Amino acid sequence: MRDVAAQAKVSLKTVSRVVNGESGVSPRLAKRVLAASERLSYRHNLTASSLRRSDGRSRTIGVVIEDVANPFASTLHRAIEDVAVERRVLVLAGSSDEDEQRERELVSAFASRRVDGLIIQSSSHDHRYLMAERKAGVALVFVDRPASGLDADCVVTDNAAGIRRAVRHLVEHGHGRIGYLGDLHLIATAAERHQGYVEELAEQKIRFDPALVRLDLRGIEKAEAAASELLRSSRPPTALIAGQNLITIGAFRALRHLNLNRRVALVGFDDFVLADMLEPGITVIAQDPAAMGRMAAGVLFQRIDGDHSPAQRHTVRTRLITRGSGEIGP
Amino acid sequence: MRDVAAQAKVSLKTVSRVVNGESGVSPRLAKRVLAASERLSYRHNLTASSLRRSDGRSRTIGVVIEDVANPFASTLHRAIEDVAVERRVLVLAGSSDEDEQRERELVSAFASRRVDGLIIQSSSHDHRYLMAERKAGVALVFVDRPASGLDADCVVTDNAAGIRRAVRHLVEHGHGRIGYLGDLHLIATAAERHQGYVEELAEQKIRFDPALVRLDLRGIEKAEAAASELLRSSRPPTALIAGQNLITIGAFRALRHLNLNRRVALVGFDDFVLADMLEPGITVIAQDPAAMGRMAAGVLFQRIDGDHSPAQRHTVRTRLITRGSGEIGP
DNA sequence: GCATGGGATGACAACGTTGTCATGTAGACA
DNA sequence: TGTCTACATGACAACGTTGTCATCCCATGC
Repeated sequence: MRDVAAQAKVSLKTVSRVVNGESGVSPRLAKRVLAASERLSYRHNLTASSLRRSDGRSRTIGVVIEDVANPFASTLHRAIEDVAVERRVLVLAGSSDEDEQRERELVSAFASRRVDGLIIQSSSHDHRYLMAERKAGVALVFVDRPASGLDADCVVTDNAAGIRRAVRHLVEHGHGRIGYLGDLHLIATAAERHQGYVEELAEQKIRFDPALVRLDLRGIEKAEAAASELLRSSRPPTALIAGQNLITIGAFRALRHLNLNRRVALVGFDDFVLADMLEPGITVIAQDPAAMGRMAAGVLFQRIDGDHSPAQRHTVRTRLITRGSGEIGP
Repeated sequence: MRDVAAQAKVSLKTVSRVVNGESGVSPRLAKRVLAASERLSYRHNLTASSLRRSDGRSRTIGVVIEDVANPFASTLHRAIEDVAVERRVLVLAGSSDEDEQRERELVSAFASRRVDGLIIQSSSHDHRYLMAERKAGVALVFVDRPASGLDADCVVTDNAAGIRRAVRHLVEHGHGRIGYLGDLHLIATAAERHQGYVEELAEQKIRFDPALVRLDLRGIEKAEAAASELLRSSRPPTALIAGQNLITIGAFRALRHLNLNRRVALVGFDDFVLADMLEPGITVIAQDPAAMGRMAAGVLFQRIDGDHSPAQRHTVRTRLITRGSGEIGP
């Protein structure tokens, strides 16, 4: 910047004014400055700028998601990015891999870079560690899973209602032995979904049978193994509910390998590409990760802009999409 | 930091030393400093630090990919992140949407934040605009698509060889009328793949028939429409090659809707989840995006660490995975 | 002609940190 | 005891920018 000022024969401050598009610079000088910065291929240093600026904004936000390569999470990420782009804000993204320690490291790394806000799909169960960041002025929004021990905005799916809908759907098709395959029970959403299953069974006056439930399944392989085992048991379920998209895929693999894909019903939580192209198509309770991401980003930027109203919980609805697998009778 | 120094009754510099783990601080003082920063919940400001530091490193890199939510691109992203994490470097990611303008904006935004390096899956055809960044000391690695007009490292798939393998595979199964569905021809990789198709046809002494080729297909819907149209023509192909994963999915949809999925052969470029669960399973030329990401990040960090050896082109092999759809006869 | 006002411009300090160098202190050795 | 060495510590400037305030210049109104 100093070099540009020298070339244009103006003061540093004038260059700063031009770079920031402030008013009060004569067109003649502005032109000279622009020409000089072009010649010297000057690039504004935003880190120095945000260090000095009174509002201290870095025009950067941090996103902590389970895995940037996971379809649900990356759709969230993309939706957040789309909102951020409009505000000329950049997104730092990191994968927590459902590891509490890793989540904290990411938050800490983001905080060191003075992000203006954080959107977190959290793996932790106690978010008090974020109070310091909050106090330091970092806006905070939880997505997919609510905060605990901390009063913060969150954007979540109505997990229990979604799974209850799945149970009802299967009951309407005559099922009484409905198996359940769930993700790590430590994950809040996984627990809510399992809870929905239990509650709706009660509502439907169906006896809860723990032998039909497998929890803590992480990834396609584990889900496939658990589903296989369940289906090969002496009294197998006539229908399965999968509590997460990779689990749905694993369950379908198991059904296929046992040649049961047209015999045993399957309803998955969370939609996925090609679900309609399998045989039969997979009936799912679809979430709307893009809507969640957009909403989370919207709320975050409102907070960054100084909205101090009480924290809110925003719930995004699920939608039942019937494609065949959920309409198989017992 | 000043407050910490005051609390611990030491100078700013001593706090700096402790924070950076420099030697030459007595354990007694270090303890006092640590205690004080804990009490005040002090957070090191990395932006100020990298501003002052002689090496100017921000411990941040930028990644420009087609779409953070695209499976290929997000796998790249994740692999890059894994390498970066080990070096305590954070990743800024952005989606270019195959838009040259957007790519430049992202690069510019990253440069303003003084990233140490950039990994770019480029949508542009002239990368001379990056010379300024390069001269400013930003390391540069191209991934998936090579640089042009600029001598820079790149990590690419052997696209032509992969498609030629697909053509040979279909010829070995008796096909002579092989259709080709390609992505935007402007994308360098798409052009290479199409080129591979043309070359291998010549090699196999099969007359090239432009009526069997559809290019510039973007996304599942367009690919599906083009495949449908091709299959319904008066002299349809007996086999299809799809030049990209979404195109493969679109082509399969078309086959399914026309009930030709067990009659017309299909080989896709780039693997995707559930390809083995379709009926028939989809034979693909698989790329290895994780390996590409790891390699690109490895090369980038070598450059950041001061490696000035000549730029290299790293080629990652493809692999033919047979699953049924490519083994259907004419 | 002179005071007044307003817009353009620049000098200077400060943001939070680290590199450089000077200073202080204690122990080793002659 | 005096000198030297080695190590611990701190004072100060500087990184690239922007906020504050002073200054300058010219037009306007009386």
